[in-house]
Amino acid sequence: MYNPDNLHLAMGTALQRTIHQLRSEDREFFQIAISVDCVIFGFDKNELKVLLIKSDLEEFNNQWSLLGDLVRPDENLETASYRVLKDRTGLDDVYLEQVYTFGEVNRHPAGRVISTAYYSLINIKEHQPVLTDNELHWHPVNEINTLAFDHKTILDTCLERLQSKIEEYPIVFNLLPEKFSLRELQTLYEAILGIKMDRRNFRKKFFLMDWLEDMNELEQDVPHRPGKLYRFNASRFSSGKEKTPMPV
Amino acid sequence: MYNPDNLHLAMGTALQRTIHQLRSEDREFFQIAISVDCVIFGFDKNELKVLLIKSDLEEFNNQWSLLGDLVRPDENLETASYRVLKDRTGLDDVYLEQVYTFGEVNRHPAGRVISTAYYSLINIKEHQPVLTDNELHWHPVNEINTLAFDHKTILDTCLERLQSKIEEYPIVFNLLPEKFSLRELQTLYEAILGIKMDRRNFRKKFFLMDWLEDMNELEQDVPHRPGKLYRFNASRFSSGKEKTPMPV
DNA sequence: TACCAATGCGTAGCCTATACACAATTTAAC
DNA sequence: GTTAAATTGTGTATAGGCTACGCATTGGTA
Repeated sequence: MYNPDNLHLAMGTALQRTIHQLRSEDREFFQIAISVDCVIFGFDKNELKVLLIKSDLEEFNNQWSLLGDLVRPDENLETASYRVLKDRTGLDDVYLEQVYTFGEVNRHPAGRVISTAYYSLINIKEHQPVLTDNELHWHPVNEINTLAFDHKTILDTCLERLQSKIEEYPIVFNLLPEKFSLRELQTLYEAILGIKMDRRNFRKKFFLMDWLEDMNELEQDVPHRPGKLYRFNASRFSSGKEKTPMPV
Repeated sequence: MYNPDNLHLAMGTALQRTIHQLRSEDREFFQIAISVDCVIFGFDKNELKVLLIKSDLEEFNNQWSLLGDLVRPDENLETASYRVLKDRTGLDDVYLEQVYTFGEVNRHPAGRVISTAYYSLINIKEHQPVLTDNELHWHPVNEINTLAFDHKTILDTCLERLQSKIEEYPIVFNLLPEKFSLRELQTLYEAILGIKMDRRNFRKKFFLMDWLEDMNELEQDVPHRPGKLYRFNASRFSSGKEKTPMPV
């Protein structure tokens, strides 16, 4: 598999030497660790939340941090993200998207660690087991002011990406149970975008986009007139490049 | 500066150990090299071009590849990109944007190399010196079918990012000389997006956005009625989050 | 001087986003 | 049971922006 001794290749002058002309003397470069950090989003009680873990690093005593791990030499970057998710949430089939790589020299107190940030969307209700792990906790995104390391920056970056992404692609459904009401869907959009939307225009928009399939069922246990339940019908999303601007 | 011996930290079980609990035994993880690859875009003769270098790696004989280099242990990721640009083009003050990190295990034949891709926009006319280096060459983006490594994928990813970026932010000006005509500007948008636009609507749009400053000069040496010259006036771009949809 | 090619400017129509009104349905309270 | 409260479900009117064009103007060229 991985073998540093494969690094004997054509040479060049120091200036001309590029990554494509690695020599075995270049092992000095293998002094950077790479990690993945996962911003795991969930939606509960009308709030967008993120799964955090208590940092036990002295420098960041009592601060929360994102879930992450070092990338192993024999695993893909994305594989590492899935592994973190699987280990921490038990969930397998989740939406995952790479966002940005943070590579400041001093971002990690333990040494040079470059970290690639992913965010993932999970249905929080399928995920109660994690709450038994008292190191882990769901935090409302709005109430997070500081995190360990540069994780607040990472969180902000991922949230921005999520915001722009949902305005074009039908990915929010990953945050909802299979069946949901239009109100839940709208509240979710509002929570992510941080804005209020008009109920009637929102409804109109979604039916026009034809993403929803009527389940012919009604909400249960609501203290008012129950709404219809729908589910996302991926087949109606012609995965072409058409945009799907959301109401503002 | 960097010192692997700082890595003595709190421990946990194998499963619970995260990036935030690095131990010195974790040195096995420092077996991954990280590099940057730069997609350097230019605009010349009505075509979008990219600066490539001849790969002298045996596996990729006679194939072209992007400009890149390993990241040094004591330099930021972005700093490494600027360094590559400076070394290769001599240009300092360029537009640079990180796009994506490619981390497949087998993407580089010499070993495990993870690469973060950046694209940059430069004014090709300020950049003739590079042509004396016969390893480097500008290639029309449209005519590139294969590149060494996974560089074709990287190029495609960066082009897509550029396409979506210019529909919201005024960055194309980095590809043009200080003074330019509306025709040049439109041709550039068309070259990047790969579409034809209506000349009159394009004009209307741009004047409405109020980005352009009339230089009260005319084009020279054109075999037809010369157009006015403009320059980009950044101060008119209120850097708020307003979008600036382009005509299609 | 006539012709050509591109610039510069204006208008009409369509499509979509937005703002807003009202009836229907279910629960909860009295 | 009757009523009030809350929310769902449906429709319409208006404004603004994008799109598709028409046409005169300007400079270069033969």
